[in-house]
This record gives sequence, structure tokens and C-alpha cells, in this order.
Amino acid sequence: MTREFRSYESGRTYAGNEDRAAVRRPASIKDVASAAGVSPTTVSHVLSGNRPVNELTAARVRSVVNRLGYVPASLARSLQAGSTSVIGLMIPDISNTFFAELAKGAEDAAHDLGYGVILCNTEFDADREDRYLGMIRSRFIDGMVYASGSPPSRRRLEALMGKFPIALADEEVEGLEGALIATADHEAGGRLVGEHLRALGHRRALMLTGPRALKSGVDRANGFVRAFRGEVVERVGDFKEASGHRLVAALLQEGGLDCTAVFAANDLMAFGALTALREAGLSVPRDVSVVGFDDIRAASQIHPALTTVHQPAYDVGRTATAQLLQYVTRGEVPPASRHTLPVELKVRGSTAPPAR
Amino acid sequence: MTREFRSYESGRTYAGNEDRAAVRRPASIKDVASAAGVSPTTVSHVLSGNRPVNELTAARVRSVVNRLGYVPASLARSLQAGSTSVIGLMIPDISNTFFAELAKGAEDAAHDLGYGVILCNTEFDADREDRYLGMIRSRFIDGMVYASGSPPSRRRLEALMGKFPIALADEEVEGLEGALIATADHEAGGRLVGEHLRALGHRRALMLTGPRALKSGVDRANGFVRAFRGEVVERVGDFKEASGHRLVAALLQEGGLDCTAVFAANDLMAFGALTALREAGLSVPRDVSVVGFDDIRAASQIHPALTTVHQPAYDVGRTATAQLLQYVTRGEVPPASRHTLPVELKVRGSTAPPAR
DNA sequence: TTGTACGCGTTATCAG
DNA sequence: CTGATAACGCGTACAA
Repeated sequence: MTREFRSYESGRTYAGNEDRAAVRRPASIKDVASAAGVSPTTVSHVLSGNRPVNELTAARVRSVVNRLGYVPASLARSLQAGSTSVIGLMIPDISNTFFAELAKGAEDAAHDLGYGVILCNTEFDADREDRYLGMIRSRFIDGMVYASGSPPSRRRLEALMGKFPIALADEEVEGLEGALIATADHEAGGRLVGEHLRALGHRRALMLTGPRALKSGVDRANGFVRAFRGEVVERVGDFKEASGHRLVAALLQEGGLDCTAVFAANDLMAFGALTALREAGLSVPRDVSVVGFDDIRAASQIHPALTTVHQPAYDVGRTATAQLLQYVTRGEVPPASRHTLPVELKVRGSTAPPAR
Repeated sequence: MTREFRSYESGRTYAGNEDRAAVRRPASIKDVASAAGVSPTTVSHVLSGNRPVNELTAARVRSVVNRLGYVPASLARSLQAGSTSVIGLMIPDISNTFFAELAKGAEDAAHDLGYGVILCNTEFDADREDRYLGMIRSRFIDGMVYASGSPPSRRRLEALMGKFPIALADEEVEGLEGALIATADHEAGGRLVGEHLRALGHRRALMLTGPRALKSGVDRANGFVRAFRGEVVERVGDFKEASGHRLVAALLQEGGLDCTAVFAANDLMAFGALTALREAGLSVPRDVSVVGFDDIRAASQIHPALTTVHQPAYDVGRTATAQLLQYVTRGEVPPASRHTLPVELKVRGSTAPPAR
């Protein structure tokens, strides 16, 4: 039993069903005004408190508001105000705990200032990223926290950067210097690992890096090498578990690891390395020590628990967003500025002094 | 060196800085129209293709569009269209991998239909939840996928349910029957575990449940008990790792487990149980088999890998969203309907036949 | 204390 | 093939 309601002013159509409460045209400020015998202006002011209204009139208006279930259309309000109080959060993969934590921080910071967050999950897909960048160009969102980074989209980002409020989180984007950015102290993280392994007595280490293009990875590697002051064998992976496994397995097959420690660029690769070592009959940490980076949740849940560098993903998201909003709320484009957040070494069961 | 731009029509103020590209009033369709010497109507149609336009005129318009960098304000378009093409996703905690997966599914489904998703992370905070529910009442979002559930907010949900498009994901909400809902087949999950353990030869099992208030947990327990057809000792926990540890440790201290298998209501509790067993010098699966529920990432990475029931979190999010949008796109409120998604038993190293 | 009129930027309608 | 006009729903400057 379907019916149609036709609003007399607009001719717009609303379909519904008697059995499950039908969708009817929502009450507008005009409806309230005429029902209460006042002007829309008065209704507006009763609700906003922006100017004094006769208490009796106000009461009458409020009662009508309740009776009609009137709620101001935030869309119209946004149009007139010129801003939506919504920002975008661009990340490659929300199911990666690192980005999930980052998202949580961003959401918290936004919530504190009454902003909403649109989840822009890109899967590193440039088209998808473009679509979301379109939201800022069409001004549906007031700003963007950008933590993704498919290379083809960098040009677009660059074009937007000076004209719209954008903050870079977690990863710097090559060639985009004059930006607001919040990132973890990757270099210090690498240094902490280097110092830890050196203090334990290790002198030869295998370093599994991520792609060379990412500045964060380079920073980690540099920090490590400088602090470790021993021999470092380097192999380039891609941040995935499989690559950690592959690289270590290959080395083992080629005639031995010849290292007492492995430093992986992230926890996932460390997991892969652990598996490869176990398959080769090596014991961690007795035969080889293993260190990761990120401190994702599983790092503390596996056995042996993984020694790793805790990245303040939550803080990165929160800081980037808070900084961005500081300017967005004032209708300004943020200036270039850098916020480097401290990392922490979590020493767990996967590291020990090298065997004699 | 700060300046102000004052738009002559509106008197609105735009602040900027010469050094970093200033924010100036974005070009509107009127600006384009007058610069191209046509009416706004024509500009609109050139861009939308909704009616034929003289190719010469069109070319001129397009050139002006590019020169001015004109992008239609989606806000104004939404106001006129009566919908924003954005929905909300209400979840308690995005950093929980289950909800992160669910969110990914929701985002994918929304993206497919050109919809955006606002992340509504509640931390089970009723105020926060209320604020987000406000977005649907104020029609800033066209619908809501609801996977949260602080008890005090249920009334509000109920009030909204018949009037706005809402879909329940993952967890049914007590007393909210006439709704669109997508959930995993918890009962079947419990049954699969029961059959698995029985087939292995187990006849006495410890079942660690979640809070009794959650229908999903009750379903799992019922499915298990019915299929296991053996003796079941039940202990009530709270889904946290610590509670799994506590319950098992207490039982061990009271004079033995007296069971050959443990079925935990989720993986986290299973982890706690594993730790307690290990601390008591018991070996898994030799002395005791352990099964979890959810299949979070760490489940396959611990040693021994955990036998568990894989929950289709992604599919739950995707299905709930796709179903919701099916109605939203037609401006309808979804009818009551249930979508139960299949689960899968992942048999890993933590289960084996009971010792002789 | 209240109301009128206009602008926000877009698209649909109707007229030419 | 094109344009003027109204309407979406709200806030507010200005007038009374």
C-alpha cells in the first residue's frame, strides 16, 4: 500500500508506506513560523538565542517545534554559513590497525571541536583518492587530513594544498614542503633500536627496509645505522608480511644468515621474518633477535612477544587534525609547520644478547 | 602581511596571506555565467549535459570554467536535491579490528554508489552517539549504519528508526525488531565449534561466554551447547583478554579444570585462557584444546595458532550498507529484513583429540 | 520585541 | 537552443 505525498511548494515527491511510518516532508522553519503565528526570523532566534525573544512567544514557538518535530536542516545552515563542519580523512586502509588508531585520534580531535569526519579509504587507488579530493574542491568538506599517498595523486594534492586546508599525517609527501604535517619521529625510532641491539652486544644485523621512496622508511634506516655502529646487511621489502618471510628465507637458503639480529621496517615484515626463522629451525631470541616497528596490537600477542618501536598513531591523527582545525575554524589555510611526535621502544621477548 | 577580501554581494569576509596563496571567494556559477556571457542555466547544462547546448557556447563556457577554476558547490546542489549522498557509520571503536573491517565493508559499499561515509566513533558514549544521531535528524546524512549500542541510546534509536533510514549491523538491538539488519550467523558459529570438538572426541568443555545481554553471545552459546552434546561448564566473562585469563586461572586453582576443551566467546578471551593454561604448565593442544571466535589477525599469528570462527566483519558492513542504500537512493525507509551471513570454522593448531 | 527582504549556489520549470 | 524565475531552508542586516 504505497502512497505519494506531493509538497505543494516544490512538487517534490515523497514515497512511503502506511505500515512503516511514511517519509513525509520534514517540517521547515516556515512551517513552524506559520503554525506559531510568528515570522521565520523569530523561530530562528528562539532556537539560536541570538537575540532576545518575548518569553511567551518563545514558549509558543518551542511547543510548536516539539509538536512538529522540527529540526533545522544543517545543510541549509551550512550553505549560508559557508562551511560544513566536516573534514575528510584520507587513508589507504582502515583495516590496518595503524591507520585505525590514527583515524581514532582524528575523530576524537574533530569531535572535540564539533566537526565530523568523512572516511576516505583509498586502497591506494588514485581514482578513489581523486573522488575524495573532489569533496574538498566542491567544498563539501572544510579540510582534509591526508595520510595516504598513491604517487599519481601527488600532483593533484599539490594543486590543492595552497588553496584548501590540508594537513599531512604520518607520511611526508615528496616535494610537498610548504605544508602542515604531523609525523612520528622515525629517525629516533631507528636510533632506539640501534642502541638497544648494540647494548645487548649485537654487532652484525640484517635490516629489512620498506620501499626506498618513503621518507619515513629512510629516516628509520638512517637512525638505525648511525646508532648501531656495526655491520648492517640491507634488504628492501614492501612492508608486507610475505616480503619479510621471503627475504629472510632467501638469505637462509643462500648459506646462512650470518647475523645475530634482524631489524624489520615494520611489524608485519618482522612477523614474516619470525616465521621464516622458525621454519629454518632457528629459535628467537636464542639464535637470532628480531625487532619490528609500529607496535601493532598483534606484536604483543604473538609468542615470543615482539620487541618493537611504538608509533603514536593515535597522536599523529589527533595532532594533525587538531592543527588543521585550528586554521579551518578561522577560515584560514594552514601555514607550513612540522610536528614530530616521540616514539617509544617496547622491549619484549624477541630480543636478547647474541649467543656465544 | 594580511589582507581582507570582501565579497561585494554578501559582505562575507575572507582572510588570507599573500605568501601562502590566499583563500579568496570561490567562483560561483554566476561568476562563470557572466564571464562567459551566458545565463547560469546554460552553465549548469553545459556541465551536467542535461540538455543540448550549442557547441560554440559550450566551449566558451568550459574555457571560463577552467580559467576560473569553477567547481559546483555540492552543498547547494544537495540542498536543492534534498539529499547529501552521505551516510553515517556508528561504531563503538574503530581501533577494534572487527569494526575496522566492518567499516571497510561499509565504505566500499557506499563508494560503489557514490556515497560518502561519516565516521561516528562513539566509545559507547551516549552523548557522542546522540550528537551523531542528530546528523540524521538534521538531514545532514541520508542514512545511518548502526553497529554500536550504548543502552541509554536505544530509545532515541527507536524513535528515529521508522522515520529515517537506519540499518543495524553486527548486533541486533533488543526490542528493535522492525529493522533492516545484517549480522553474522552466530548460532551456526557456535554449532561448528561444538561439532568440531565433539568429532575430535571431547566430551567435557568449558565455555567462556560474554555478557548475557548480547544476543550474539547467547546465540553462540546455544549453538555450541546443542551441537556439542556433552557436559558444558559455563563461566561468564566480558570479552576482554583479562577475563579469559581470570576465569581459567580461578578454575585451575579451585582444583583442576576437569575439561579437555575450552570454547571462548571471542579470540581475546581465548588468548587469556591460553596464557592461564600455559602458566599452569598445561600444554595446548596436548592437554587442553582451545577455540576462539572472531578470527582477529593475531589468532593466526600466535603459537599455537588458534582454532576459531571467522566472522565476516567486512561482509556485515558491506551488506548492511548496500541494503540500506538500496532504499536510501529511492528515498524510502527500509523495511524490516534480516541478512544472516555465513561464518567459517578455521581449524588451526590449538585443537586436537583429548589425551588418553 | 518583531518582521521583511535578501543572499548562500544550485537546478527545475516554463517561456521564448 | 537559451534565459528568467522560483524554490530548496536557513541566518541576519535592516527597518519598524
